[in-house]
Amino acid sequence: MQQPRARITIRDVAQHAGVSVATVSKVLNQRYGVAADTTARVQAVISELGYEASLVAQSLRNHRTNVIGILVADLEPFSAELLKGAADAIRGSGFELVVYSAGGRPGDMVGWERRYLSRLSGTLVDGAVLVTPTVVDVRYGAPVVAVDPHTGSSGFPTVDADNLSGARLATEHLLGLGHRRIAMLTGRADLESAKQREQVYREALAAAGVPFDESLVRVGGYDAELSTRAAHELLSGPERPTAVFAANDVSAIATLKVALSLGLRVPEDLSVVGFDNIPESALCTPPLTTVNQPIRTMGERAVEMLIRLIREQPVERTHLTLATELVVRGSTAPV
Amino acid sequence: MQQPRARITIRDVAQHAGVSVATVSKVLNQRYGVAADTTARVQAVISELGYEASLVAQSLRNHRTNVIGILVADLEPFSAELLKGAADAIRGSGFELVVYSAGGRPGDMVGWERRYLSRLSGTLVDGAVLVTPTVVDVRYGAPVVAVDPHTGSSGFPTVDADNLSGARLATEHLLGLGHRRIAMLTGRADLESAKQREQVYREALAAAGVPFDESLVRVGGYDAELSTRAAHELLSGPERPTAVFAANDVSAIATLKVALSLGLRVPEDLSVVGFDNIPESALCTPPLTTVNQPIRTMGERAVEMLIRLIREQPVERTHLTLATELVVRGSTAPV
DNA sequence: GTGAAAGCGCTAACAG
DNA sequence: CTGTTAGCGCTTTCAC
Repeated sequence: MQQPRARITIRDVAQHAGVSVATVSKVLNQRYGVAADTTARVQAVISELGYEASLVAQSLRNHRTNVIGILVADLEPFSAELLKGAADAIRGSGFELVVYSAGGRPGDMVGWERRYLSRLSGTLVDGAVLVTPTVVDVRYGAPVVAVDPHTGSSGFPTVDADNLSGARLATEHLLGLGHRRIAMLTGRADLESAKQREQVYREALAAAGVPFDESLVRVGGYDAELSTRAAHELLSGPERPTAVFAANDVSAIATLKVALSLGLRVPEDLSVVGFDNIPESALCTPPLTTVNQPIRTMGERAVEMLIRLIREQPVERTHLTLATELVVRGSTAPV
Repeated sequence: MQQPRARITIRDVAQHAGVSVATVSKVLNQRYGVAADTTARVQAVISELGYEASLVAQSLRNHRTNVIGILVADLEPFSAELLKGAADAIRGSGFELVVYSAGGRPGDMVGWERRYLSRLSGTLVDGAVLVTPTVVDVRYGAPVVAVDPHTGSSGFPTVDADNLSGARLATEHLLGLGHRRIAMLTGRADLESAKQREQVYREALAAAGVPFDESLVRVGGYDAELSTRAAHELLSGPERPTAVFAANDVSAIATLKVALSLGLRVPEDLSVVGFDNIPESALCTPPLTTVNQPIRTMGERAVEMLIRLIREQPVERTHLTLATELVVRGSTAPV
């Protein structure tokens, strides 16, 4: 076992091979104008020393890096699932993937996407996929695709899912089961997806002639902790709802836990519907009835679109909306 | 909407503010020795221009970046789950996270971890978590923690799960159900975890006095495609096994699909046990009996350990092995 | 065929 | 207090 040693640079290689750094660089990049035996000698030293060019130094010089960035505020089930799809699209494309995540609660850091994009684009990545960004006003040099952004028609190409149909399916499912006191845990007010899900919920209730009770609507913020608090308020009151439509699965699962802690049985005493269909939604007890969003496909499409943009190939549709569907599992029952 | 424009650099800021780049740098890094009004003017320009320092240029200069790297060969269920745990550990630590993934099938790229580490360490990241690395012979300047590595006692600090107990639980579960023709889909020969799972399988069968049939052992390589082929061979023969122990869930799920395509009912005609307990294992039909590996916790512990290493704080145990347990679901039944 | 030198964006010494 | 200079590791002219 060797001692920890400093990074091996192109200069080390040059010295060992008895050539200049310029020559080593030429060998690395397979440029013409290097004698065959010099090339061989340099390559021998490279593999002997285990040298690899620094990505950072390279990308400071070159402007192409063949690396795609995925920028997320946090690694939670939704973004993790999206990454699997992104990886599917990357495979065999010749690009590599860098995922950049701040270590924070989304609420603490408005504008993270602009910061990250600034810090990375032009160097390190040739383009980026922004996951649930809220600030999308500035255009940068590098191509960008937004997944589930602030507004559906931003300047960026976007990929999202059909929140309208999904939310309608969810609400009407509950209505169809005979529920009338249907609460909602809303999402992040700064995201279009959250607005749409809430809007449809209100419309569907109105269309069914259900008298609206504003106290039944609470902010869950797509966040477990916030949702837990909100669900607790909702379910511990005297006139509690018989059903909850949560704006995403994380909120729905939090609701399930709160119900359990309050001694409520799901679905006998309370029906719960989520949104997203993250893997965790099938694992909880009872398994969650939810709206499937093709998260993985969304990641795949976003990366495919980005690669076309980077290669300056034409992109047929710059605003993709994928279909959603209701997945009925065990967390809902007739009232 | 503005035109795409080149990245804004520190020089642009300096020009607009009428100062030198050095001064801007001092303002950025909150160094002493800058007049209050100069600071104010520079900051005004910074926010006006929306300037953010290039991470790449910064990390080429500085050696600390406050960024932790997670290096994975691919983003599949196991690594995606691990990332969630890594994110849990990062939150509030002041570090940010960069995940680096090649876009390739693991088999195509032996030594990826050494390459990545070389390319990133010393610059861009202060330390790295290597996920299922196979080549761990070289020590670098930056601290490294390996998750589920080639060998349990490498020079690196490691985090893994108790493969021995887990595999024993799985095999004995099948044995206890009365199975005697128990096939195995092995993992990646270059990983310690795979060797251990296979070894225990052989031992447990021997201990139960089951005559050993070498033709019942096939390589699944932790890979869906490889496993599909191997499972097909295993299950389409005349003397097919009544049970399969797959070295991981991806292999097990592939086996389920092959069984279905062959008209075999699971668990009536064939029992299948997996390993890992990735979320997908509960989602398939039938839900998979598997060995739970606390993947998320493994990611969390690895990052915690890495942060201590980076901060040069003492680390109590440099080789963590977390417990595994059997999760019985619907893919196994008495013979 | 090879190397010296400039420069990518930034920070740290050091002069002024 | 501010600017000049050097240099992080690399690539790319452009002389030699």
